[in-house]
Amino acid sequence: MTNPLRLESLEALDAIDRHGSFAAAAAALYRVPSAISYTISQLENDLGVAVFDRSGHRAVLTPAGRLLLDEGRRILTATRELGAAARRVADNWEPELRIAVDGLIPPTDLWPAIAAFGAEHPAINVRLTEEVLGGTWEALIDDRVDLAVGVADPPAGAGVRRTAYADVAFAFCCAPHHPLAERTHAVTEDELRSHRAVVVADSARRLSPRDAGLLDGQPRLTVASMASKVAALEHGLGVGHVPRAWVAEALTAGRLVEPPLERPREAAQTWLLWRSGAPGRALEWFIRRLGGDRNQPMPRASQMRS
Amino acid sequence: MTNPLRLESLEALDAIDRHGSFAAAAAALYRVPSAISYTISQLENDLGVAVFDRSGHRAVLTPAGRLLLDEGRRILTATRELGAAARRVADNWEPELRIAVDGLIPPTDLWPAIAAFGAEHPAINVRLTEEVLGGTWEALIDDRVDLAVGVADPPAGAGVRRTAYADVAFAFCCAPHHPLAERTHAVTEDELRSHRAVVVADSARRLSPRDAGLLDGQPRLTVASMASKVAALEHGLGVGHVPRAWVAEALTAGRLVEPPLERPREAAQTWLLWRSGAPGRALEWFIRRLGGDRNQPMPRASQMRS
DNA sequence: CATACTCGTTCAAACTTTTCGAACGCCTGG
DNA sequence: CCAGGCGTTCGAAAAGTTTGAACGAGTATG
Repeated sequence: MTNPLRLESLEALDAIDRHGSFAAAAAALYRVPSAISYTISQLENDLGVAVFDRSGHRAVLTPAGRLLLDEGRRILTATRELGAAARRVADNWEPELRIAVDGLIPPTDLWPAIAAFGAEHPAINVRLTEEVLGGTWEALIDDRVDLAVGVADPPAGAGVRRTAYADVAFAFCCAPHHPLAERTHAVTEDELRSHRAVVVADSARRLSPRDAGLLDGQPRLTVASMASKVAALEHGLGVGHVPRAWVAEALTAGRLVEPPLERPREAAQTWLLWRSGAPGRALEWFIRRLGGDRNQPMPRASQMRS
Repeated sequence: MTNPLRLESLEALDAIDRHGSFAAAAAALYRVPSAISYTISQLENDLGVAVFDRSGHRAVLTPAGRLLLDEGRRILTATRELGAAARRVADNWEPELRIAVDGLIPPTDLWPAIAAFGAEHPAINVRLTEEVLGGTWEALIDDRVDLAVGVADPPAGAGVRRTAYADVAFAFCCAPHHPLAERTHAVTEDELRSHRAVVVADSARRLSPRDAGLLDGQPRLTVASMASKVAALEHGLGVGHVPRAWVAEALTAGRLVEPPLERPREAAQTWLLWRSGAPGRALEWFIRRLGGDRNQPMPRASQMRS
């Protein structure tokens, strides 16, 4: 059980290096030079190591002293940061907010909100993950994320609250050189079955995966993300429904085309989901920002202070 | 100048969590319960945050307290580790020893020494990089590494010391399906020029690169490492000289063959190199271990202690 | 080559912080 | 209901830190 290292010593070391001399450090710390001498010699005693080489006129750091200075500064900032983080937690701000974006939503949709949040709260980390279908829901109920954005058909589940998010319209796309590209009359479901469908794999780890937009018997190419699906479609590897926002640019640029469909896929209502219980303030911030005024106000958890 | 929290508070917090109660923590720290109470309430005052919820019978951590405990433990171990590291530095042990191994030497050659060192000095990091030709020398004189292993023709240079390392014998190899594979009589240099040579790129960043084992006008395939060169040879992409240790297994397994050469390449003497000046003890350890008794003993730098 | 200045150390005394021990109220389990 | 553990509070004692003055050593400056 040996902890022979005091933060005040590191603080003094830092001040000495920063201001160039024991005397200047003393002034900066509103102390008298002998107090600094005392603190440093105490550090040297605790450690059994010379921190300054006093053979010359001015004290100069030994290699061990340099290590203590450099690493000690990291410890000092970590310590200060921890104090600040504890205050934020007590104030009901999460140290980190974890958000899952469903594949239906282009992650760029969230960037403005994340940028604004970062500007307001630079110390709070945001972790953004991308999930697909059941994976988004699962990440939420497994407590791997605090907020799920853009979930289409949230299963019934206790302990989860929601508010409406965007309506996602789909485009049925293929590459310009795909056999379906030249069609002027509507494609039937039967016809569709003979063309390979590009589908996104459900990212759920635990729950039974759901498959979306898939007709029975249709050959498929399964990819890991919506971005991969768009790329696969552009390369002519198949056909499929894609949220319009993901392909708007590719459609106007002609890299993808939209064959008419007998039964076009309907737009999906998507939701913002979070676990019920006292939400942290960062979560509230995002719910308010992304969900607009549609969600009812929520009582804040009472704060503890000494 | 925010007030950093005190290590004693974190220590107390840790002891309370570890032993389950203020009283038990007090006993563990050879202190009286009221001293622990005092320390914790001081932490709460410094921070302006409740660390324990005292509404129940026994004090229980608040979320902020939990954060302080978890992150505080990291700070405590970092602090202890820093103290130990400073002692080691004062004792002339480097915190990290950086070794560059030349492409001529299979890195596995060093594993026994590194494993032995790790067993003896678990706290000292070893960083192993692989360099080629001039890159090994350059890494040493640029102070990117402390020790260079297996340099073949060290340039004249002040401030570098050396001791003999292994002699490296070369094998001239190609794949079994390569045109040269069936040769029973010696290949001349002229003949050689019509076959693509696989060469390893010099990893020097700054000094003019040297090319080794290359005949003028011979087409080449340049790869980034000796491992890539062996792989390229096995795939029949060309021919080339390889240190025998790199290909012994491939030769006996028949994945590579050795056409006879009119002028076989001579074995190269390789060296262990390090910058002169007071070497750290870890460096000395490796010089002694890898260089054997061939190097003259070296005076140790005098140590400073208070 | 003095002189004045800055540097960092030492020491006892003043001061501050931490620890102690005893007393107390609270809750739990038998 | 009682015994025993928990955590707090308080004044007193102990320990630790800061101070100011004195000192020697080195360095600029005239």
